[in-house]
Amino acid sequence: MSTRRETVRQALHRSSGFRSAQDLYASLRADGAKIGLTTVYRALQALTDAGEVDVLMTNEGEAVYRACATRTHHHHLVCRSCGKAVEIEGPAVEDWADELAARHGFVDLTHTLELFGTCSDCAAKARD
Amino acid sequence: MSTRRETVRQALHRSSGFRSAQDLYASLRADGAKIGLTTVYRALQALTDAGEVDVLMTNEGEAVYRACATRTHHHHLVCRSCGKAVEIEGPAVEDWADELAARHGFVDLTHTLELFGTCSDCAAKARD
DNA sequence: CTGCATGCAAAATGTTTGCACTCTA
DNA sequence: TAGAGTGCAAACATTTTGCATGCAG
Repeated sequence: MSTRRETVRQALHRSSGFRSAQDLYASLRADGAKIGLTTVYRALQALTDAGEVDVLMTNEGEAVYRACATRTHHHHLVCRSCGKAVEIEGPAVEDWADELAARHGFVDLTHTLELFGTCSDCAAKARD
Repeated sequence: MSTRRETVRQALHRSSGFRSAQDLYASLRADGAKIGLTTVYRALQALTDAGEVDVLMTNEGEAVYRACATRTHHHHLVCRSCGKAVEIEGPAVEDWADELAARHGFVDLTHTLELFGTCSDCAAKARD
């Protein structure tokens, strides 16, 4: 069942970085897959609901998705050139955030933290 | 000159939290201001370019703006209920991020970090 | 007078939804 | 056959842009 949805899941797992729905759709089509943009969105929504992928918004307002290795809370170090992402743990940051929020009387805390840079591969290419 | 643009700037400075362009536009109109949505967007764009306001994307893909007290790099502790925001400094986080990125071979690092919670006022109201 | 500021309407973008159709279990 | 999965087209929301008008210096 759900062959198209499975296709999306696999495409995402095959990628090492964050991908936008549009981008994912384009590459699936380029690979000859018979799939509609709607289905890509719905598949990504389902995967997100299932907690199987992480989502974040780019500064351009586009949602990007990534199949993550761990289900636990974590952050990413993302290459702004090729999109490759490394999962990172930041216990120190979580503690710092909790302490800080408590000091200001805020409760029920959540946070977003993403690091962006240029990975060694892309930095090397840029030196051409 | 530029009376409308100034209106937007002041409205933003009057607010203690992040506001969306649409939201800002609506409240300006509600206050009787004769201003167009386009102008609000253009004013916010100009203020952003000038480094006078901070911008961030909500999880819904909407851009929200805030006039910040400091021009230096900082983060926010935002009330997800009323939007009120407290500016915070996180030198420890910056250092941690730099060290981590270097370890993974990433250069030219930037990051996003925002804390969301419920402020004491809103938490109190929620107990009604 | 000259040029930036303004605003309306239309375009562009990313995402969601209505609805009919098609598989699959 | 029943129900989920799929996809096209249209709806939506936010933001940007084209273009004509208006105001300030």
